[in-house]
Amino acid sequence: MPAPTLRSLARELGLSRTTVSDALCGSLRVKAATAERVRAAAKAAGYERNPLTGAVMSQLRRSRTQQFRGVLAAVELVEDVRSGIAVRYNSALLAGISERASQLGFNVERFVVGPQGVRIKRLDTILHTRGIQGVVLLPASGFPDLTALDWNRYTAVYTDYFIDHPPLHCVCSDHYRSMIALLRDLHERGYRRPGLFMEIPLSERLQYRWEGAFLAVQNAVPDISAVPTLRLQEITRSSFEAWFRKYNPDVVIGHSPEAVTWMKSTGARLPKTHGFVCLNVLRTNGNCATLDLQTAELGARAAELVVGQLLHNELGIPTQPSLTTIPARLIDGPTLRSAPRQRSPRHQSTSSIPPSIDSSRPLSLQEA
Amino acid sequence: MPAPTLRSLARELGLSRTTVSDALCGSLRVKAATAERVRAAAKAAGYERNPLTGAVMSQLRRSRTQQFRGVLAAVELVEDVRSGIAVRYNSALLAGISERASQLGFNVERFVVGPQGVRIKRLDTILHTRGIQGVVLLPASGFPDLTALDWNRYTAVYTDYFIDHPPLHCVCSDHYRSMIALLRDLHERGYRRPGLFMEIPLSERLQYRWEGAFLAVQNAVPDISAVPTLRLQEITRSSFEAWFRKYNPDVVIGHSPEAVTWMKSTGARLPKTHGFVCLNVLRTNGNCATLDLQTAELGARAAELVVGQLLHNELGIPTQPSLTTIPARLIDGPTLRSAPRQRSPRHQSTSSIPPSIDSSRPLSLQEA
DNA sequence: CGAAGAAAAAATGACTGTCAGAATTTTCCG
DNA sequence: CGGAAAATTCTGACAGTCATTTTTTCTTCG
Repeated sequence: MPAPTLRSLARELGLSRTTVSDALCGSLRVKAATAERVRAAAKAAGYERNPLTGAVMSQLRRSRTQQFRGVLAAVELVEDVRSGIAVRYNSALLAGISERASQLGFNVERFVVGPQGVRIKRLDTILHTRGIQGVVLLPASGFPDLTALDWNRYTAVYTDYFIDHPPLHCVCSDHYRSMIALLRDLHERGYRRPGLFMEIPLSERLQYRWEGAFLAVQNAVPDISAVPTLRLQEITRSSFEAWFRKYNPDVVIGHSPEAVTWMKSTGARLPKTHGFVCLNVLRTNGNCATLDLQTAELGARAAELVVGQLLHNELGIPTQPSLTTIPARLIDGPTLRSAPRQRSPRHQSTSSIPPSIDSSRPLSLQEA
Repeated sequence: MPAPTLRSLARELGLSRTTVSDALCGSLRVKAATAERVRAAAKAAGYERNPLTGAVMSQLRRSRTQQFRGVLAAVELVEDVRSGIAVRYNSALLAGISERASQLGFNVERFVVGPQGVRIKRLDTILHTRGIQGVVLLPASGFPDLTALDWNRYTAVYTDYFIDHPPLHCVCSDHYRSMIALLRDLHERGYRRPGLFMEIPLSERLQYRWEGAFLAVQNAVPDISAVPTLRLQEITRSSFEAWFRKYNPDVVIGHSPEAVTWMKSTGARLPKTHGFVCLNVLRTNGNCATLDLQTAELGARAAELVVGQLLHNELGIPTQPSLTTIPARLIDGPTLRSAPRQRSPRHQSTSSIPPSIDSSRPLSLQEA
C-alpha cells in the first residue's frame, strides 16, 4: 500500500484536497466538525504531510511571476562583543553558504540570536511561521545551547568542530591535516627547526589540533628538531622574543603576523635567514605566507549538507552526528623561501618528508 | 513578462515538457539537434530551472513507482595478502554500507580488484555495462590509484583518510577526537600517567592522529605525566616490558591486547594497579576495555553520501574533496577501574579534564 | 411561507519538473 | 516495399497551496 496522500485521503472522505489541507492546517474556513473528522482519518491512515512540497507549493502559488525558492536560515549566536576576526570569518562563511544555496535553489536569510538580536524561543516562532526548515549555525563562542528549538521541524548543521546541545552534524576546517601538510611543505623548502606559538584559549577551542599535529611530526620525523611550543594565554612581544632567541627556530608558525616585526627586531632577515607562516589568512594583509582555511568552501559544504537532508525530508537531530572537514590551502608569501626547483630522486626516497599541503602526494612520511 | 517555465518554453518550441526537460538535462533520449535547439532557446529566454521543484518532483515520481533504485558497487583493492584485522574491518564496513543502502533502495555488490580479482580497466567495463554509477571504495593498503576509471560516469566515496588518485570524498573514523575523548574519560577515572605504544607503519597510515592527540593532551594538561610513547616498527614483548618497567604508566593504550599478559607478567594487577585500553575492538575478544570505531556507522554514512550524490545526478570527481568522520565509542571492560560515582562540583571546575568520549560534555579542557 | 440576499463551507484550477511507459516517427534490411 | 527494430517524442499522473468559483446553509422580510 502506497503512502497516503492528500488526494487519497480526500477521496476516502468524499472531500476535496483543499478542504483536507485546510482542515489539517487548522484553517477557520472549514467547519469544526469536518476538521475533526479529517484529522481523525488522517491519523488513522498514517498520513504525513510532505513539508518540502508544501513549502514549494506555497511559494509557487503566492508569487506567480517572481522566481520562487526555498529559504535557509543562517543563525548567528552573539553573546557578547566579538573580535573583528570572528566577524570576518562568519561573513566569509555566510558568503559561501549563500552562493552554494543559491545554486541549489535556496535563498539564505541571516538571523542573530542573543542580546543584540532575538531570543531563541522567538527564533523558533519566526522560523516556523516562515516555513523555514533548513538551518546553518555559524560558529559561536563557548558551547551553544539550542535545545529550546523544536528540532522535529528543522534540519541543521553547525559550522565548527563540535556542538552537543543538540548534537548536530558539523562542518569545519581540518586543522590537523593542514598542519601536517604545512610541515611537509616547509620540510621540502629545507626548514628543519619549525617553531610554533599559540594562545591557550584558541588552542583549547580547537582541541589542540594545531599543536597535536605539530608535536606528532616533531616526534616522528628524525631530522626535525624539537623546538618547544610557546604556549601562553596571550602572546606578548617580550615573551615571543625571549622564546625566539632561546630556541632560534628557522621557521615560525602562529596566528599573529606581528611576529614578523618581532623576529626582525632580533636580527632575523626574512625570508633569507628565517621564515614565517600565519595560520589564518584573515589576520594578514597579504604580506606574509599564510593558510587559507577555505571558509567559503566550508560554507558551501554546510549548505549542501542541509539542503541534501531537506530534500530527503530528514528533519530532526541525527542519530549519529558526523564531522565533515576540508583542508586548508597554503598561500605563499614573501616570508618563506621557495622550495628547491628540482628534487633529486634520493631526496624523494628519504623517510622524512611531511605530507604536502596540496594533497598532490601521499600523506605518509614514507613515500609509497 | 513572467519568468519562463518548462511549459512555456515547450509551447514556444512546439515540443513537449518532457523533451525540453530531457534536453536540458543532457539525456541521450533526445536527438542532438533538438537538444541544441532547446538549449539555445532556453538561454535566449533566460530560463532557469527551479532545482527545488525538480527535486520534489523527482522524489515524488520515484517513490510512487519503483521500489528498487539501483546498485552500488563496493570495490576492494587487494594488492597482496591482507591481515585478518583488515579483512574483518572491511566486512564490517560492507555490512554497514549494505544495510543503509538497502534502506535507501539500493543493492550492494562487491567487486575485488587486483591479482585475486579483475583489473581496473575491466571493472570500468563491468560497471558501465551493468549501469552502476555509485561506488564505495573500501580501504586499500598503500595509496590506491583508480584514475583509470572513466570518472564522468561514477560518483564515489573512499572509506579511509585519504585518496588522491583521484581526489574523492572520504569517510573515516575520527581517531584524533576519539583519543582526546578517551584520555578525558581515563582522567575522570583517576588515571594520571597514561602511556601509549604504537607500531610505526600504522601510525604513519593514520598521519599520527593517535599520537598527535596523545602528545597534545600530555603537553597541555598539567596533571598528566609525560610518559614517552613506545614507538617501534613492531611491538615485541621484551621492548614492551622494558618500556613498561621503566616508565610505569598507570594506564596503557595501544593496539595489541597481548599487552595485558605482558603487564601482568611484570607484576601489574588489572584493574587494581594498572589499566589497559585496546584501540580497536576488532583485535579483542571482549576481555578488555576497547574502542569501537563504529565501522557500521561509517559504512552507512558512506552509502548515504554516494546515494545523495546519485539522486542529484552529481557524477564525477568533486571540486573540493572533503573528509567526513565519526568518533569512536568506548566499550568498558575488566581492564579499567570505574569512575568515582559522584563528581564534586569542585572536581568539575578544574582545568584538566580531557573531553569525554560520549560527547555529553564540552570538549575543551576548560569546562564552560 | 417563500424568495432574495448574505454568509459559510467546500470545490476547482493552475502551478512547478520528473519519470515510466505509450505513441509516434525514422532507420534499416531483406 | 514490408515489416521489424530503433530512435525520438509525447502523455499522464503526481505533490500541496491558495485565489477564485461554486455549492450549501442561514437569515430576513414582504
